[in-house]
Amino acid sequence: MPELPEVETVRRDLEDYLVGASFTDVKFIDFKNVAPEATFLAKYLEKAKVTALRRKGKLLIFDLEKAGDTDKHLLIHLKMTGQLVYQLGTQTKAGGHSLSELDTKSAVGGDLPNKYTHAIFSFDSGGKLYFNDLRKFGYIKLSDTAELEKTLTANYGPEPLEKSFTLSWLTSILAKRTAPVKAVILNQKLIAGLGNIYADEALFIAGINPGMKAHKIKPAKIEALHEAIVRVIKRAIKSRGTTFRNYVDGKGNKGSFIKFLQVYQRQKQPCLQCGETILKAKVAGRGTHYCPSCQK
DNA sequence: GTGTTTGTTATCAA
DNA sequence: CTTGATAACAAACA
Repeated sequence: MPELPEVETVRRDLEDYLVGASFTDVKFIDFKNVAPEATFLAKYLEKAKVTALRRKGKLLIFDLEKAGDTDKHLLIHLKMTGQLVYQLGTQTKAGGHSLSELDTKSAVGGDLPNKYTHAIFSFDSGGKLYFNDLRKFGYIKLSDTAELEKTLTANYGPEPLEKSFTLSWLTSILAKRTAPVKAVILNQKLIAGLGNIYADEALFIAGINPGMKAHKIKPAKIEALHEAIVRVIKRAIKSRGTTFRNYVDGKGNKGSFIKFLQVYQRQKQPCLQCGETILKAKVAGRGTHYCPSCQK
């Protein structure tokens, strides 16, 4: 599940390869979540240059330039099972032979492209970027600047690592809501970037029961939660994300935060803090992991 | 065949 | 208008 730390890791990986490079060829395969229509988008991207690679929450933003037009941006959302894996160009094409096996393998994804590859972006650097998505929930969309800014302000609140994510902000969004605290911190319009894994982890660190009604949380706990969210996101970025099943970084490698997980997918195992058995329940419509003893 | 997995949006109700 | 709850989306797996 690509959440903020995973998408940021991909962004950093791809930034090195793609900024300054231009698309030479784009192919979409068995994929509907493309806008505008696939052949049109593929055509537009040809000869467009990537001038910057940004991220807001879990959304990747490729700033483009084509024939002096700097008003277009390619948005890619990985949703649940999307991957963006870059494969370096091959200068070592010995004597007309086909490419060596290594050339078409990512570190963990196996062959590229594979049956889950739905877009192949080729660049003038010789490299190729593969968009893989087992469940096809992700999307690829071309947007102009005005439309992009509109979506960003309408749908994305402050990120945990931005200055605007203050204690008073967190306090204010919790204060008036009767929904479970987990639902509030998962809401991208209120805090951008948290997903199921880091929401559960942050609530555990803060000692808050995920099902607790948001407005009932005491100031001391809100402060703990604010700190926990920042800490867990920072630590997860350092670990290059969490690979539970599908997630890989921009080079096809796994993230290593799994070794720091304290509750996520640890149901029926002892709490690392108190020894009590970790439970799993449905909160805010999501599988939710927590320690009934440490999280009140 | 059933339930589960989850990021986001649509839909509906209050 | 806001909030909250729930289903839907696609595909795989147990």
